Amino acid sequence: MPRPITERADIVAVLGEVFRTHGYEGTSLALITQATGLGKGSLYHFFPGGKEEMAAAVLAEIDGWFEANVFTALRDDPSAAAITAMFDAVDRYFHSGGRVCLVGVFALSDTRDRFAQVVRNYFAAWIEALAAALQAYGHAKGDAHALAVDITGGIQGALVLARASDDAALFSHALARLKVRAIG
Amino acid sequence: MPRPITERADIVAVLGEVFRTHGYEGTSLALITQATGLGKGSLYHFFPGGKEEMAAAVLAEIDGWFEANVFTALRDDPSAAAITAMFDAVDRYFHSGGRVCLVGVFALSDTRDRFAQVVRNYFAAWIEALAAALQAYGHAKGDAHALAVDITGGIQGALVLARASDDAALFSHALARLKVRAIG
DNA sequence: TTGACTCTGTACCGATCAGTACATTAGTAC
DNA sequence: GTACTAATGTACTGATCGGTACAGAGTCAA
Repeated sequence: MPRPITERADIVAVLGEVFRTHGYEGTSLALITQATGLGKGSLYHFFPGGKEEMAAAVLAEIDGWFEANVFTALRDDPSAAAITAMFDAVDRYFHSGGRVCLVGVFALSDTRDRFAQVVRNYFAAWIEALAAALQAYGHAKGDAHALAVDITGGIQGALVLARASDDAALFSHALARLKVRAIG
Repeated sequence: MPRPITERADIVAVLGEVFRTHGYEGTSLALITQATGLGKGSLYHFFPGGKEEMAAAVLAEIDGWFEANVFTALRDDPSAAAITAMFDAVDRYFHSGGRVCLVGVFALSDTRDRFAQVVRNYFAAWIEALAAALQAYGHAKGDAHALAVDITGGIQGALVLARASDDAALFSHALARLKVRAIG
């Protein structure tokens, strides 16, 4: 079947969930084949760089999503509405605590070194965009940056706790408290 | 050399750093052999259960350390001094942001399922002990628990951000802000 | 109808995986 | 010295790892 039944974007989405679940090292080509239904032939046709290129494609997709759905809005319209929209988007993206942050997963192990720049940029962009919005909202400059770090870190930490305790609600509650700190 | 040159505790400490660096799946027996200087013969003599028992031993050691150095103090003497001591111990333990939380690493991938109870208990015990201390300090009951979750999660998130941005100072700064929220 | 191109399955590669078997060594107890 | 045990190195197992080679199948334009 030569014609693309599945779009590359669909494959990347599935790849993302596999990497999220098993981490980079824990994700084998056998698992990928099973999850995507694609054999090695197809996989290496779409991603000649193998597993590393697959993970890079997933990271690029994540980066693009956050850029389009979160960061840009914060930068273009730094308002309380934009900050609220960010929290809503984050809650939706992480399935209210049932889904984990792949960038965070990669950041914690030595997988970070393989994708150092993307990992660094993801959080840097988030913090910067959020800090600008918080400042525009009324927070003092230094406070706004510190608060942006607290919120970004708070989201990551809440994901860890939610998964550790198998209690997704913990995430939504933590998110609500972070929102209060941001815009009252 | 039959007599134990290295104590089991020393081996576990090294194992901890290996698992921290590479994650559970990323840690191979070859890496362990290299880091500990112990061959498979010795390794399986001390840990007949193999890799899983090694990781379990590390988790038990971590649990014991926090129980002895953090949780007990919070429970026995719920004071501002105990809370301050906790922040100091945490800063020391995580090498001021240069070291990652193994329980957090395990929690994020499907390695969690292998050690579900230990992972769950670790954070539950922390949050509970801290919440009690915060309440004794003067926070309202509900607020104390939420704040304990925020602080515990904030620590985990700060570790993620510190490692992602390769900026350990970020961790210490975040820790200082969390301390202010706890005891002003 | 032909040739080029995209996509796929299969067979295979050497390397590495976790784990086992076992003989050997060094020390202790007597 | 002898018997016992803890500790170790080496060699090995079958399975799986990521990756490659390649032939075939389907689709298209000419």
